[in-house]
Amino acid sequence: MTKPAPLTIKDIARNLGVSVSTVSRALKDHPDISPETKLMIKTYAEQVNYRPNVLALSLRRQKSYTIGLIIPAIVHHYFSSVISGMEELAYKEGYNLIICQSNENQHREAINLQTLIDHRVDGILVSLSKTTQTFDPFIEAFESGLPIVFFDRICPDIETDRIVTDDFHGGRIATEHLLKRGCKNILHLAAPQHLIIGKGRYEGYCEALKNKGLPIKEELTLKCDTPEEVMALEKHIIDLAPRIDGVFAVNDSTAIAAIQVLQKAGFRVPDDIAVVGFGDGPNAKIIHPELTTVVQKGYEMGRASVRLLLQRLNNPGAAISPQTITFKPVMKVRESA
Amino acid sequence: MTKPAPLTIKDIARNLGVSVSTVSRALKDHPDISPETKLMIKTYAEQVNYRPNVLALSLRRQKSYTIGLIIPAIVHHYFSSVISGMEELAYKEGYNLIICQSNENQHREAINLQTLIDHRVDGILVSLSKTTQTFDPFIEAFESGLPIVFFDRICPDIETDRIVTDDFHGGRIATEHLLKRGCKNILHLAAPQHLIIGKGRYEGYCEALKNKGLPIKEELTLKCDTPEEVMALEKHIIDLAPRIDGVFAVNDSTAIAAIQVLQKAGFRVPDDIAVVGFGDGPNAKIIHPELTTVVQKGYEMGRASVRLLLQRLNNPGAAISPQTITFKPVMKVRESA
DNA sequence: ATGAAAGCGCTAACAG
DNA sequence: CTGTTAGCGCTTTCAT
Repeated sequence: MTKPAPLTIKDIARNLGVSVSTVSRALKDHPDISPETKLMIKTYAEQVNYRPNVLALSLRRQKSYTIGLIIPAIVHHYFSSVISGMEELAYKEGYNLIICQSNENQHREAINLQTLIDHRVDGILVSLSKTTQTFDPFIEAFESGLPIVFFDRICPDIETDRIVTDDFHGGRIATEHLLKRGCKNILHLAAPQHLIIGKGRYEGYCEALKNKGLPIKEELTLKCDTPEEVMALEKHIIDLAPRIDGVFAVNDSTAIAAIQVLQKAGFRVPDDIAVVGFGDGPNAKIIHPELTTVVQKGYEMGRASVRLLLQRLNNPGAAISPQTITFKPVMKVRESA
Repeated sequence: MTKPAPLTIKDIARNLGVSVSTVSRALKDHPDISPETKLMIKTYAEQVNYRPNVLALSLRRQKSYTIGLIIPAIVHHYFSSVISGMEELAYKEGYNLIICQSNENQHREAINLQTLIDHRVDGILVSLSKTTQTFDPFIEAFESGLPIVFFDRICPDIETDRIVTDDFHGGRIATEHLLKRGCKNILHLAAPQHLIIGKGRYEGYCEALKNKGLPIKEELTLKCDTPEEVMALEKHIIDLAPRIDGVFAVNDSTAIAAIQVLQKAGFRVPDDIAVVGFGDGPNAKIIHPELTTVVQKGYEMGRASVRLLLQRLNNPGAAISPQTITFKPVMKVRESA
């Protein structure tokens, strides 16, 4: 029941009476090896189910064929879709994924980064934690040559590859949709403004109002981006409710929590107050009324992140200039607005 | 911009004019090294930000401090909670997680397993894909000494550590809850019966009926365990609806889809037909009426899986007999039943 | 066409 | 107290 040492190239060599180098070469079809020995070695390796030790290979090649991922939380539909897309493509390309959760904690995130570096990952994918305000560890890693692609919650201070949603556009079309319905007083439930995505969506919201000639009332933007915060701000939101006719929430779960709070207080959605979210996860179709929302393509963004990273890994030293791929979101109109 | 070789123990040795072994020992506080050299080496290492190469360590120690995970799909709240719990504990114990998705595909699952073995993971955590009917690769790996813990969708043919929900009990309390409400004709939306969890929940359902002296009508059990299947069976379910007064679905999303289908057809939930789910993810609180369901603790099960695995990894060769940890689920009564 | 030997970064038995 | 050496599993010159 103790794990027996898996057999190595050396074992094969000994058992077959050849040298290790011959085995190594035969296994990778090196032209120098005679067809007969090749056949012999290959069939034997097959028969004993030989498997190369990836660790040794990585050490030797100075390349691990693994990609590191730092993500704020796995248990969010958006993020889990992203991971799913990443895993899928990475797998197809012969890479593996080491996943670390920052839990929205800057310190933890820095440790995650170090862990991945220690594991000599070939590159990393990261979406920044909400609390991250200083980027030194990432800057350092990047400058020392580690390929990094940021996705969704990117780092403005580093010129890396990036995969983003056009949050400005998203915030804008969401707000415009509300405006087109006739809304005049739109509450924005916003993410922290040091997050690029929070800022982008907020500014899109402002832009739409401005274009329509409407004032941007400061009291109509609340820092509130989780269902928990909605609950915490419930009273405040209800107080505001009589004076508003629309809500644009920075994500679906916040939008849904807002709908529930409003409904409980007797407001009708969308008749009294229309609500639009951001994300379009499965929850959007479960809430009643079904949620009108901005579609964010997690799975595709995950794939794109890996694609961008692989492009660099497969062309080492190619000095490709940093790319940003922007996903232009569209509205999914359902019932809530 | 090309990645410079990270510096090694050898570099330090050269720069400091000592031997590599001295550096190695100093860094790990070996008693043999004089305090002065220790200090010198440590401060220098600190200063140049030396980081040991985990790959080399793994190769040397024949231990990788990484755990492999094979999971049917990341994008399911239950599974992502499990992953989250696993990652959390593994991280705390100095292990990393390599995650593979089987996508409910037996072939892919076998390849995942091989990949993880190739990476010399210290142990693996797996929840079987729905399509898996033969367990040979797992049996082989297990017999060759690889520590495996199955969770949720376990393998009946291998005597490993297991983390499970008491599905029989879950199915039973769900059904009993319906019975207590006065339901007499309960439709069961079931998972495939070759899945232990599907069978357990079904048998719990039967047990509850039997105890109550009610007949088990074959036509009231449908193989249907996803929202998509609910849609596919919509007509059939509607046909059945007038003759039933309760539904027990094998998971929340199926229960929710059933509620939506029933409501659309004009049936009132729970008045005409009461519905109970299984899982208790966030969706349960979004559907109206809120879902009464069986609580399944993903995060805790994830932690428990890692705990069980670590127990083995930390006591190599200890011949601990296989353990099964069963999570006894409880009802969460809300509005739908 | 094959083998010997060095080395990827690290540790540990063995020698001083 | 410190250094030399071998070796984890593999690839790759360099010989032959």
